[in-house]
Amino acid sequence: MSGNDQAQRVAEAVRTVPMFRGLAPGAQSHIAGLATLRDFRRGEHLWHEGDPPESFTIVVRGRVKVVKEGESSDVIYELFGEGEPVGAIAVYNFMPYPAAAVALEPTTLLVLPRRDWFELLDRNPEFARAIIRELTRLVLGLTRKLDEMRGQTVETRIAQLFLTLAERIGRDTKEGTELPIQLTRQEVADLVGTTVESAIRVLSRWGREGVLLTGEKRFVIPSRARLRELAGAGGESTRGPLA
Amino acid sequence: MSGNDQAQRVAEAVRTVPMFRGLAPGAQSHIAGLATLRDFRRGEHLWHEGDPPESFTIVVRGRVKVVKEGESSDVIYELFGEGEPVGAIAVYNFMPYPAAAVALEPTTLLVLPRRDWFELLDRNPEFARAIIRELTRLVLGLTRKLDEMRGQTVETRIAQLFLTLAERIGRDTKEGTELPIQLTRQEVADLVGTTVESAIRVLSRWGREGVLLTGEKRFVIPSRARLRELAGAGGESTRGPLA
DNA sequence: GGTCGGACATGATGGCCGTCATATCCTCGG
DNA sequence: CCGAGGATATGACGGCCATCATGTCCGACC
Repeated sequence: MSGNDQAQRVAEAVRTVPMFRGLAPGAQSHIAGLATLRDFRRGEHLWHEGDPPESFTIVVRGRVKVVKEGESSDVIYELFGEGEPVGAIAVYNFMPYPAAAVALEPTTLLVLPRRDWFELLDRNPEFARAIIRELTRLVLGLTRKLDEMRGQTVETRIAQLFLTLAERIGRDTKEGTELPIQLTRQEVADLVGTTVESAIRVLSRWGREGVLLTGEKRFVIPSRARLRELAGAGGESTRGPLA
Repeated sequence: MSGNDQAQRVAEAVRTVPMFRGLAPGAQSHIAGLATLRDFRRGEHLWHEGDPPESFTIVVRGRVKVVKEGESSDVIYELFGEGEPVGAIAVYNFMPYPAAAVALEPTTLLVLPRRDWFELLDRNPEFARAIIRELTRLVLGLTRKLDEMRGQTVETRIAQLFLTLAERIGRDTKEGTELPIQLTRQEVADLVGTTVESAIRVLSRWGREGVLLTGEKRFVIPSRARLRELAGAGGESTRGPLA
């Protein structure tokens, strides 16, 4: 609980964040002097839609969903993992957060007050480039999500979701590809734009058929090729036998 | 046809682009010396998916759709109008264009070679800010589109599309709100993620009911309030009268 | 230990809409 | 002047999936 421990944790966090990794040690400790850490439990809100963004924030531990919470259903826009800045758009434009952020796991956030962040931005042009890179990633992720949500059947969309997750956070084990992420069926539904029941139907069938296994805080994909078939053959119009 | 005329047209274009408007006249004419103009007819491709981005481009006349062209159907990601940079992401990261761009109307493009553009970026930090602003606009537009595509009925989504268009490019006339944009039913379908037939069914019914009129290269919305009703009441569970 | 809430699961039903087929109108080119 | 192609339009049919209902399991909390 000593301030020293805290300071060391912050310094450690700053060192490991990709965005700051290339900086000189002096610059790093300067940033560490301005930043703080905040911890969240699973399910806890980092912020709500409409909140004013007081700080620039980076995920240093855990995972976060950015979610538009509707009265009857939610939409998950994007998932953020370790090392990624979250909510960058709102902070930069000083606009109310357009969506809420919720911790999917026990999560630690590196928090840099808005004012300090803008001073750093002025002094280090490469930070602007980091922001542009981050926004690029966002745009590409969203366009891919648009592709996925269109037309296709629910099964296809869920297959594509897990293939994407496999690429981003999958680890190969002897059972197959392991996804160390905790997602409820509701969250899977929100990610592909369907209802809980439909998500459940697909996932429980896949469990029986051995396509995708749900475990404690993880999923396992025995055969990615199998998933890829399901992802490809979705709503494709029964193309004539000769077409 | 004289080079002088060309040079004057370019200079004029540079002056009118929002991004360059704040610059000193000297800087503007410097840019004008590096840039060129290219004209496109309706339906012509500005580029195809996968092309390498050789230049930074801004729409100075007309309108452009950015579209993912699938074998069986297309998805329109975004529309770009006068003054807006198009394809900024691909140029900045020097990645192949992730989608094609097609002129919706006779269109003129201000073209700045990649190399020159990056030199300008290095010298003018405010250009980086302009890019960030543009990407922010993109992200917000895409998230809104995700909202719209989810769940709702086709009629609801088309209503939301035209409300959005009304905000962005609508002009009030005595007949109602006029949208000076030429869109085929196919393009409307691609914008909201449905089929031509469904789009036609909705639009022709709206024509009969006087909700939205299709004219020569334009649409007319007699009553926006009427459209707003249709946009709100889509798949929504009966929201109480007081909510 | 009992209760309450949340996550997971499964069946029945109805409607939206994607697909296919057909028809009209208009433009363009030979 | 006629045929081809494209945009618009309308009807029939069928399947996916949202909705509603019901039930089980399990951990949390008193």
